[in-house]
Amino acid sequence: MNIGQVANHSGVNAKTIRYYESIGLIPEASRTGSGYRSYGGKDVDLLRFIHHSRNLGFSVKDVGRLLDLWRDQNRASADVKALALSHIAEVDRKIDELQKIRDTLTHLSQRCHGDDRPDCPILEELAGETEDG
Amino acid sequence: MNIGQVANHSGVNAKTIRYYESIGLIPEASRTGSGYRSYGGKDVDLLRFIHHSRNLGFSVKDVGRLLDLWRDQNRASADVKALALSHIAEVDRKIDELQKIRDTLTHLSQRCHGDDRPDCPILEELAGETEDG
DNA sequence: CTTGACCTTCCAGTTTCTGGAACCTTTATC
DNA sequence: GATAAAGGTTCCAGAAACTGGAAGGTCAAG
Repeated sequence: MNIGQVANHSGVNAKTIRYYESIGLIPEASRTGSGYRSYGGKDVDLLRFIHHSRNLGFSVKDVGRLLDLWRDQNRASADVKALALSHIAEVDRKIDELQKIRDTLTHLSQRCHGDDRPDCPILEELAGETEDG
Repeated sequence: MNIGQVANHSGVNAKTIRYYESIGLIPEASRTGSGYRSYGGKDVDLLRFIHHSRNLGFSVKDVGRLLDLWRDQNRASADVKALALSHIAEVDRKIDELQKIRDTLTHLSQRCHGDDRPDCPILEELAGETEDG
């Protein structure tokens, strides 16, 4: 399989596959006589795993850790779970932050009449003294 | 005021202030004889506005737009509101995405016994066929 | 033989800063 | 006056995770 094929089957962009190879997330692909990268079914599995992991928001670094665990037949599921829980905590933190932002913005927008007059509580708030949010 | 002072009063890091100047978000500061940047109360207001806007998740580009509106005495509040609403929509989109991720991860983690045995539904899911999420 | 799709490498840009090096100015202290 | 600490200056590089584009080689079809 050429890189385009494996990209189609795995859902990972060809350019991104080369990038993953360059940073060492995936091993270097073997090459054809003319220099084209050559892939097999295992590579599709690997890239699918990566794709799913990235879709769940794991960093590339964490994906590397997950891959190590995946390949390690003697892994402890506790290690995988710890990674997942830590990621959940991070996701929760981001959600909380975004919800606070949304609540503030929604509140301000509701108080802004939004017509052709210039006065606007949103700008007033942004210009205001309050800190720490 | 030197850059350190204005940084303290505005909440924006000195390094970041120089960066904002370099990208044209704020005007170039006047200089003392020896080349130090020199600031006044208006600059503190400006940087506070920027700080608050960034804390609400507006991109630097959008902060620039908000600054333009802030300075424009003939602005229509509708323009400010439109920017805010568009940003809220983006924040909502991100929250939704993160919540989906969290739900999936939580579900998987609950099914992972998390001990020293290797079998783990999290890895199984990541290795699985399913796409599109 | 030509066309077009697909492959190669390498460099640059995106976003928003932040760290660090090398060096200069100011202020306080001895 | 000498010196040291704190704070200022510029410029370069890195972080995260790709993505776009240029310049050029390869392959299959007609």
